[in-house]
Amino acid sequence: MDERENVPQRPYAEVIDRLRSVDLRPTRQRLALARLLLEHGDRHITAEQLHGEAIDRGIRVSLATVYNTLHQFTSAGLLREVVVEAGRSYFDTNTSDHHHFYNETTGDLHDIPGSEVSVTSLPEPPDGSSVARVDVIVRLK
Amino acid sequence: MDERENVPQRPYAEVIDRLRSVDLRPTRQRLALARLLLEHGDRHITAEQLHGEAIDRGIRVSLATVYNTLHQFTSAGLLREVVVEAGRSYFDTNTSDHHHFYNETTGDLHDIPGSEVSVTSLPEPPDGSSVARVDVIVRLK
DNA sequence: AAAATAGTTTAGAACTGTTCTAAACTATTG
DNA sequence: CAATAGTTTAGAACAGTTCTAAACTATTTT
Repeated sequence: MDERENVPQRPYAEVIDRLRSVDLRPTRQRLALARLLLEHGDRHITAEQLHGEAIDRGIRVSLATVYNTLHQFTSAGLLREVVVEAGRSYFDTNTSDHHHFYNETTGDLHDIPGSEVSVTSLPEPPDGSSVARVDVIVRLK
Repeated sequence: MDERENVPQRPYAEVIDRLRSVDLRPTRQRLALARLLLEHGDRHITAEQLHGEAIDRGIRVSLATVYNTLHQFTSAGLLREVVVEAGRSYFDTNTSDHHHFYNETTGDLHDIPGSEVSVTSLPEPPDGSSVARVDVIVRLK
């Protein structure tokens, strides 16, 4: 481990800046959750799973805060909500254009890069509406 | 209205046969729900909405039976379950190949014929799994 | 660097949609 | 028409999520 004084000096700096840029105060809870979420590659996680993981790591945070934080991060564009089954929301740390494989037996959720799926949506959206997003879920068994 | 005796003689016959063919006894409740669901064109409805509609029409049926029936009809291929938002399941009377427009503001759910959407799913499904279904949800705002 | 303020966290209650339970009931079979 | 197998039901239970209002913490003001 590198012990030069400038290395561990601002370990949260990037996350702090990111939160500030979306007008969220960098509280202890948000920082800890942001690191769990954003510093471990692409993840698909539910609120309860994230809460459990935080508690396991000794992070004191309530389930309510986990829910609040996930929604705030989603509004801020740091996360994306994925709905594949009723009664459970997944939050996806990959906010780039992509779709999903969902294994209905195991519950596994995996990304499909946007470039690997082409959707030709011929019909016009009804009346005054516009397309917000196109979700493709490839359900596996 | 035509009053010839052979017209109202077997009004439920088609639905009864359909239920029998999937090994479901044609009970009063199933018949009534089947007619509400299947004799009014393509519908997207939740269990609670269907229960409310049944009650409004004077059909005595419990919410538990509505849930049971919707799941049985779905297993039998008479309905299809559509998940577009967490915490609520829609049941779709259109079981043919198609996709959906979902207006996130109004909650409106509309069919897109399968022929009007082309999905080129390049990646192979992981390991031993196979594709059960591809759902395309065009989210509107 | 306090005090004031605005925003955040929290435990627990409340709520929503759904599933379960086991007793009563109904369709079908013998 | 009795036996049986399947169905319905009210209400309890449950899972995931949201709400509440009091305590707390970060930021701004003085």
